[in-house]
Amino acid sequence: MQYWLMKSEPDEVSIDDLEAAPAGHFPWFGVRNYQARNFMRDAMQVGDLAFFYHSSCAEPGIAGICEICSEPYPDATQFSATLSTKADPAVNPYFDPKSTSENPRWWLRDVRFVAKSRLIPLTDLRRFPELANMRLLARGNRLSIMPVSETEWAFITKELMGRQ
DNA sequence: GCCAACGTTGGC
DNA sequence: GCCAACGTTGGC
Repeated sequence: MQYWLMKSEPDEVSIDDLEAAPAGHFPWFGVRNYQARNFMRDAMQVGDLAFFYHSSCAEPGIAGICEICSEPYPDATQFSATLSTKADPAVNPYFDPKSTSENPRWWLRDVRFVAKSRLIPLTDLRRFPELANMRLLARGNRLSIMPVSETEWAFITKELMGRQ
């Protein structure tokens, strides 16, 4: 059992979207970074828990918890140049011309809604010495999927999510 | 919109 | 395999 943090831009996919998804789960599409992909494809296990993090928005921070609920499979958005998106129905920003169905580059897993929390802002996370070594807080960190240690997970869920 | 930091690409 | 140029991320 491992813990993770997964970033999403809430304008595209928010914790509320996950909660409202049919059956409460959907594929974590759009990862186009090898390190993040490897975490998702190779290191995650069904049943692992992850913080759902809202990035590139007015108030970046942890918004809830989700659970890894599938084995890895190819991200369908890499294959079609014309797949529509919310932002621009004519262009698929996730298309990868170098990827083929025989040899897909980008893999994903399904995530299932577990809980929504109060939003725990990034600026708050930085205040706690218990979280000083969080990968999320490391200088220049840009990974969209990263591991969270068991002690960091426990601190955030018990000390920060516990009290509303 | 700015820009620091990082990842990727591609020429050599 | 090096590394400069370029593109992207993401907080502010």
